[in-house]
Amino acid sequence: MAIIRFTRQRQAVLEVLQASREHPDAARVFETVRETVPHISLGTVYRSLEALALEGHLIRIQQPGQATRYDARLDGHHHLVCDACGEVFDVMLELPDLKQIASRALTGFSVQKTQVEFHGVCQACQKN
Amino acid sequence: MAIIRFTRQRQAVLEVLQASREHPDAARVFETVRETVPHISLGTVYRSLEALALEGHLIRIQQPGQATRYDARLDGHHHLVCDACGEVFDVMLELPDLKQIASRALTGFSVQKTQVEFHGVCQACQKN
DNA sequence: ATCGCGTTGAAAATTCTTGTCAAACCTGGG
DNA sequence: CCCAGGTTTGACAAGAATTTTCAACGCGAT
Repeated sequence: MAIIRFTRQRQAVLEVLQASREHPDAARVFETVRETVPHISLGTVYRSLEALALEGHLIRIQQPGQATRYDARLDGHHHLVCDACGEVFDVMLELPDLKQIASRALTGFSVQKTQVEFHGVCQACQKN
Repeated sequence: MAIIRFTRQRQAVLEVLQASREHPDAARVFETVRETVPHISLGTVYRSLEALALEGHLIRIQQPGQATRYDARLDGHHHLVCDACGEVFDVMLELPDLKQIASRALTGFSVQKTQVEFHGVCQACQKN
């Protein structure tokens, strides 16, 4: 079984994500991480993101036709996705404890995370 | 401005999805639709799915490393995603009206749909 | 029937993501 | 301190999903 190590590269990837509010994709993370770890490769960024997601340090936001985006600010905020332009906005919002509701109703499936996405049209796109 | 037409192909794609409980991906939809519309192309299936999603007739389920899957049974059910095997299960579950909660809290963003995903490990995978 | 415009088929192209593999790196044990 | 085992990295190739392209087609309105 693979023991996941917390290497310099992974630390750097995580730091970039934690410092960002823009839900960057792998390519953008790559650009930014290069400033602190110049010879890191894109493959490593992908593998780091994968490892960090497995460890629960970040979540993925996926939109059709777009690269997967990542978010490491795990502070109970949720996402507004604009179906027109694809932009993702954060929204701080207290929601009922869905995980608990689900866990109670389910047998044989252990719920670890709950992800809520609100889809709609953002202000800018509404004007078109 | 593009007027979306409801063509034979799109109708067929939608019917396949409505008849399926398996959350098929585009390739699988393609296979099945071919039985009724033999000359349909994969590109058209993708375009149809895209058009239908825009119209709100179906939702997308995306998993890293997997093709996008589609679901046209919009009957208030939610999804359990197994992070181990990637399988997606339906769960009928009464949840609080998140859309209303969000709408009240938001200004400038019109919420059209709310998508809830429960991530965890399914029964089969728990045994490993 | 004809015009206009969205749509289709077919295939190429693009883009994102993963796989491969040798070299480098850790970490614990001797 | 040095070695052995396994993990990770970098570089690049490979793979797969999805989009783009473009000529031909279909449908609705005139």
